[in-house]
Amino acid sequence: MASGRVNLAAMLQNQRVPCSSQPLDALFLSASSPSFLGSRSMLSFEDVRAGKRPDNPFFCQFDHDENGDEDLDEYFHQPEKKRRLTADQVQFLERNFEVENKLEPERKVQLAKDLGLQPRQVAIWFQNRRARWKTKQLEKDFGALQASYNSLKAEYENLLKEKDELKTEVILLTDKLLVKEKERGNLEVSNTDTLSQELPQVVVADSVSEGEVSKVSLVVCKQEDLSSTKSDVFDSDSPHYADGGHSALPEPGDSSYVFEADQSDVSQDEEDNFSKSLLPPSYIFPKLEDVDYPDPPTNPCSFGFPVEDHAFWSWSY
DNA sequence: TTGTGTTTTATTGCCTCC
DNA sequence: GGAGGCAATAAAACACAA
Repeated sequence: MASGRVNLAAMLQNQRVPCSSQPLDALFLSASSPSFLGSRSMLSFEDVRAGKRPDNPFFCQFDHDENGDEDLDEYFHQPEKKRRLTADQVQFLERNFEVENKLEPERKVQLAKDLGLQPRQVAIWFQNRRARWKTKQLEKDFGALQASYNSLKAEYENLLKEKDELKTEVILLTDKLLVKEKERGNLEVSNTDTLSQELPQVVVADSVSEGEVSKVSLVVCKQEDLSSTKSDVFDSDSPHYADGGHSALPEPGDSSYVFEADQSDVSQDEEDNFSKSLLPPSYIFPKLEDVDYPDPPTNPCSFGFPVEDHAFWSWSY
């Protein structure tokens, strides 16, 4: 690129040419001055700040191994050689960078004076330093984001695991429930004759015909049996839904069908199964991923609905 | 010593702001 | 339009293993 091009201005401006208004004079004075002892004996910039600056700021251009006529001669015969800043200079610049990573013109000039560099060099140093800082910052941000991502991923996987466990538990409990219900259903079938007498008295809403009362009676619970779970809910012929099917329910069109409110998010397919099911919609298990589980019903017969919401019927003992 | 990778210094071109 | 910042890049200086 163009850096190979001879840049006369830069050469003249560059600190490798002594950094004073009179470069050559400064060089010779400094190089031959007894006070010039190389960077090892160079005044620290703390000292510089304390006012112990040498009269001529040219104290930063030669390392300890670079004084002497031979070096000077070599120096001037080199086309344009890059020279690194001394450790002290870099340290000083670093401190200033920490204070403020942008450089106002006055500050630039002052720093250049303090360091014995060209203002342009100070500006370039700050520019490069900002670039390095930005790279580091990006790496840091990347690390933080990666950590955050890993953490979220772990959390997500834990939740998935937990979900699977809950799913298994639900299936297990449902199986138990069905077995229990089946046993109970068999018992009730054998007592069919007395069943109607034992059923609680139900006041059926106007819309429910007398012939449908028996259907309703399958759905309702006896208050004293509430603690025995939802056993009264299920028909003894309810299909096992571990395979994805659902237990039977009264036909939605049937006036005894009292759970319409919860169908909003049930698909048509699910509705079809649903219509054959005795389970209320709250007990239908679509893909668990798609479900927001309602709070557990306080009353096992309410299936998530407040009992008083069902104006169709009420209990009387 | 030398080859190679990394760091540092410096340039260039483009962009934005005043 | 000039000054200054930034990204991309070159190239010297440096570090280090073989």
